[in-house]
Amino acid sequence: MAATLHDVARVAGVSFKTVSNVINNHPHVRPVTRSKVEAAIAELGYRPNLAARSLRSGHTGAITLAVPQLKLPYFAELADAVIAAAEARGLVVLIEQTGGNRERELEVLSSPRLQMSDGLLFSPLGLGEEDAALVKSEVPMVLLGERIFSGDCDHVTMQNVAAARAATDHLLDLGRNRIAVVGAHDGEVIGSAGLRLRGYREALAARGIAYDDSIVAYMWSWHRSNGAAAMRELLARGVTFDAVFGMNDTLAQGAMRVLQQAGYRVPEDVAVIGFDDLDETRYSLPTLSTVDPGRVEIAETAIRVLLERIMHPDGSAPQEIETTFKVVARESTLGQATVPAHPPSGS
Amino acid sequence: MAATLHDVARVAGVSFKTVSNVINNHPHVRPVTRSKVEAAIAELGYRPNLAARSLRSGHTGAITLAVPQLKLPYFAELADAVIAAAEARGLVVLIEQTGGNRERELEVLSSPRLQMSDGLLFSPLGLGEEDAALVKSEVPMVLLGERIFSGDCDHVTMQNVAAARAATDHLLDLGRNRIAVVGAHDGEVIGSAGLRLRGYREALAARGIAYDDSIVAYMWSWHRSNGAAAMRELLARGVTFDAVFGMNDTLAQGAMRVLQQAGYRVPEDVAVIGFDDLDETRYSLPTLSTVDPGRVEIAETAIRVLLERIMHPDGSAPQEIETTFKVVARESTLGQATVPAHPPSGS
DNA sequence: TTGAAAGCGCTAACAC
DNA sequence: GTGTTAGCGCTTTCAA
Repeated sequence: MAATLHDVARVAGVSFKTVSNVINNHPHVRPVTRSKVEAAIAELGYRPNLAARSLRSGHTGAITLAVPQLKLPYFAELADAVIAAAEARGLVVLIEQTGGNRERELEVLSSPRLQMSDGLLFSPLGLGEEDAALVKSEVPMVLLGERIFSGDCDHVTMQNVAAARAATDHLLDLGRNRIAVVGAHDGEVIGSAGLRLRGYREALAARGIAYDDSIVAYMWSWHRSNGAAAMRELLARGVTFDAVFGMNDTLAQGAMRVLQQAGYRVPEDVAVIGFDDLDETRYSLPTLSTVDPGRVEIAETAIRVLLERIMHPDGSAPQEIETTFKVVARESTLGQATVPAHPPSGS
Repeated sequence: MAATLHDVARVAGVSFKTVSNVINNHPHVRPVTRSKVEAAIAELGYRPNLAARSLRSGHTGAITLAVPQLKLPYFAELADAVIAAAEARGLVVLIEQTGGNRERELEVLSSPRLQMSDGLLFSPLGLGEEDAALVKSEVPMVLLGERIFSGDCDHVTMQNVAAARAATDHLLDLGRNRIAVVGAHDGEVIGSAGLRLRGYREALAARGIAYDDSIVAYMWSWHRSNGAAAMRELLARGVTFDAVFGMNDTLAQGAMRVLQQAGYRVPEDVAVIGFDDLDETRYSLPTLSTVDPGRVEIAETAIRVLLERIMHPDGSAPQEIETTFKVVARESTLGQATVPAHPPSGS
């Protein structure tokens, strides 16, 4: 059995409250007493019991992060950033996967397991604006992402419209003005796809370029294969374009691969830009230009806001926070690295 | 304030122990009493307090998973599988990132936060065989991965040697016998790289093919860029090969991209196989042949073994468990899908 | 089949 | 400065 406060107190020859004072850095403890207690703690290898502390204090030192799936690179990197930000404040992160499924998302919101944490970082995918009223939890919550904007809780999101507009501007600045889009969601207004498409259209409009729906590829899933399929389809249709805006990096990579496979040079024939700044975009060939939507900032801000809310549940009104983004121009728009031409002469 | 057992008892007109009995499905409760209690629970929206329950029962219903970084695709997919397997048994997963750093890994092993969970799934990267004695924790632990084999705790690992041998055999069966390796670690004997290289050598030896160190690319980091760089280097050296075995999928993808960029057809000129069966291998062009090392099985087995250890801390002797693997042959070795040749005629 | 009582290890008033 | 005293909400003997 592990040592308790009482054991330490007995060994140190003080009352167990004094031990508690030492542990919690209470000011009024005589140095002599303190060191006696510390010696006893070391001797017994005492560790405070976290369950007891939670029961008493009402908080756990953990937060929950609910995301669709960790195997989707965007969410893996988001989780990575959230865990790092939480760790910096001494919090552990408990992860729930919803599969982007509406039912599971609602389930997580009312799960008793939320009690194991002091607050929730919730990134819905199945739930939408129409479900805003259902998005309530027994612990303080910060909403992430672009599915729900009208909830009455704190919300941290990226500047989808402005960032997409900047990405489009980057292509336009390079002299491309037939910019295909890969990954639009038909009829969506809010949500990543809807907002990003809006940014794209704004950029075109600002330069007096007509929007051409024939170079916009619609789809409902954002896997790499969808980007590839969409590009095959665009090529098959014989439409004209000199650039591609992938609504996320994965789509852009898929589209880029098909372009290259079909014999087009990136960026000489077709420039490609993505969205998300996933780690892998740094390593593709050519490296992928993209938009860094401020993922680390999202994580840090979300944690900060959540902690404030945990400490002051009835503090200020819910905030809507947008992170800063930046266009990351790499080889897929600016020009690519050269590759040695020696033949392997095998086979 | 949330309702407690006492509140429920008062409303139901029974003692609070009876309520506890109902909640824990104790057998001897009269149906009438049970439904009265259930009504009261529903009326008050009662949720058992998990902290109190942990304090009393000594277990938390959570487990900790410690991995290097979630932004590394392999660990993201491992975490995904672990969370899914844990969820199926009603457990939550708490994630610690070690950065693959030896100090941080030791820190996690002795972290008080481990107490928030009933057990640890530990995937070290910085610690090695020589540290086996340090790998101890206050909670039951299952070791994952190929860094440490001599610890005295349960260990779940993939069949690195056999799987690498099978991957090599797959290439040999296709008539390739100049198989370059990307990702060897110089001098490593155990560890993923060391073991997989051994499998490769065994496969060659079994067919009487001499091992040629000049087509083995060494490196210490396994990012996509390293695979690309290694392939550039191999091409620049002008060595002869007709296939590539990437020690993991990321390396293989990087190498494959450089090959294609340099004008080689995959698999016609050079066949490529990876290792890990990451999700993305299904979506590359061509799709990447690889080895499924049994990630889902690793996750499920690890959880099962950990739970056994939690329930019977002094049960049987520590087990060493290897999962089943299988070669997943895709286009990068068998032949690739065709791509429409219509020109975008842009720019 | 149900109830009473004890106590898990800790924090926080409040007294000394 | 240090000690005493109550609980936090639950599970678990044990008795009725």
